[in-house]
Formats: sequence, C-alpha cells, structure tokens
Amino acid sequence: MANAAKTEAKASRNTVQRTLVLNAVRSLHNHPTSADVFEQVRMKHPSISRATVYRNLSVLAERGDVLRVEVPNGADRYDFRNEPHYHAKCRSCGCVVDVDMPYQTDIARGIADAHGFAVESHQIVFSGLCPACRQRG
Amino acid sequence: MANAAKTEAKASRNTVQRTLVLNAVRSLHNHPTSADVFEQVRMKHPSISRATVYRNLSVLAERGDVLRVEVPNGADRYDFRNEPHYHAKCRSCGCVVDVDMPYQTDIARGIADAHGFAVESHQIVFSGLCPACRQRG
DNA sequence: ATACATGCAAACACTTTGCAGCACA
DNA sequence: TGTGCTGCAAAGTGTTTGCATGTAT
Repeated sequence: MANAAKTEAKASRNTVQRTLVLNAVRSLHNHPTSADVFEQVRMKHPSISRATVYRNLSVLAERGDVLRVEVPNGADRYDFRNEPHYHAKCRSCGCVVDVDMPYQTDIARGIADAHGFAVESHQIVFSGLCPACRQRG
Repeated sequence: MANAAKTEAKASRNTVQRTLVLNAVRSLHNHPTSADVFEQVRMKHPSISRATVYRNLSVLAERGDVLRVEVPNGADRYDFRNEPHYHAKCRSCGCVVDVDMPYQTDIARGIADAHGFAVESHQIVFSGLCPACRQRG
C-alpha cells in the first residue's frame, strides 16, 4: 500500500492562504492581477505576503484551477474561467476583457512553417479601445 | 510660409545613435531584444547608453521603421520586418521565431461580443518547444 | 516527523525618467 | 539658436528567491 503509483506531481497542501487566493480569483471577475488578488486576500488575512500570492497563483495555474493570462507589457492576469478563450486589451487604460469568439482549435494547421516548433498552444490578444476610453476621445 | 501644414508628428533628428540602432535591428534577424541591440551597437559606439537604445527603439517602432513584438513574460523583441506576422515562443528556452502563416485580416469578424471594444489589431503567439529544446528532452 | 508552505527582505529583469550638457537642423 | 537628443544614475514595476520558521498531513 501507500504507493500512489505514478503520481509524479508533488504533494500539495491546502493552506488557508492558498484557499483565500483561489477564492479571490473566483470572486474577482475582472481579470485581476496578482496585485488585485493580494489586496483582496489582505482584507481577510492581513499578514499574507506578496510572495505567497505569487507562489499560489502559480500553483493554481499549473493545476488548472485558474487560468493565467499573460498580457504583453503588463502584469499577468488571472481568470476564474479555466477553458481557453481570448482576450482584448485596451491600449489606453490597459483593461482586459474576455472576447466571445470560438476557440480556434485547429489554428495551428494554418502554419506552413514554424521552423520545427512543436506547437502546443496559442494565445490571441486583440488590441483596441474600450468603450470608456473611446468616449474620453 | 514655414508652415508644415498638418504635420502633427514632432520633428525628429537623425543622430548617429538612432542610425546605429536602426541598422542593428536590420542586421540582427533573430528578433533581438533591446539588450541584443545594445550589445550590437556598443561594438561600433561604446559610449551609447541603454536609455538611448530604449528611446530610439520606441521612436523607430512608432514610425513603423521596425516592428515591436511584445512577448508575454519576456523582453520586447524587435523585428526588421514591418508587415504584421505571427510568432512562436519556446516555453523552455524563450527563443522567438517567425511563423509562416497568412495574416488573418478578418479574424476580428469572428468575434460575437467584445463588450464594446473597438478592435484595431491582434497578435497571435504560439507556444511550444523549439527543435533544440525538443532534443534536450 | 517531515516535506511543503509561509513571511520577510533582498535580488532580479526589464524599462522609464529627471536632469544637465550636447548637437542636429 | 533652440528644440530634440544623449548619457548617467536613480527610480519604477512586476516577479522570483534564499532563508529561517511554521504547519498540514
């Protein structure tokens, strides 16, 4: 007994902090940055450190419990949805929103030459102006 | 006289440094980072500063003389090509290559709801393993 | 009991900025 | 001759890491 067979993943503990970080991402539906998550968790648990938030966001993203959205030129965002989908980023205020567009499972088939790359995933980020920034002119 | 009509762009000078930066990007065909450009320019002009390289890369990118490729989680890359195209980034070594795939001019038409965003451009970054990293296991 | 997690601070990578002096147009 | 550019250093942003202590299992 006591052999977890081929379990290659490390054991992982359920700490108060990890739970709070997960709940924060689930409750913030605006693609929070690590800083947003930190502030949110700090309300309930003032002693948490930034490092712990970063470490837990990474663990949760690896597990697939949250989705990490790597936005060019800006802090990483985290998303409570965990199916792949696309995003748009405002070039003026930097806000990020989900885009309602089917996931292009087969998009890599359109590649004629990726120089031997084994493509595993892709990401599309649209850029433009959000409604608020459009009005501000 | 002396009115340049509607020229809204600021006057811009051709300094030795700016020329060297542009030539460096044109000669380096491997999506150099600002650090790569800095090293390259430094060979000819040892007194150049990093700040000048950053400032000139921004000017040249705004002008359209070079293409800035904003890679998530990594330094910006610069590309001597200036037509839009896509890139792939190795998740192991971080290298970036051009992908030979037609530019999807109409991709934004597939968006059902972008929450009022005025989409202006898009970027696709493929992720996977480059040939060298595939072999290393 | 012990491997994993935490908090702190320092380090890190990349980029921007304030400022005094310089140089292109 | 004056605005734009340079070099330097310092600061800024976002993230990671070393280490001693703490805690879930």
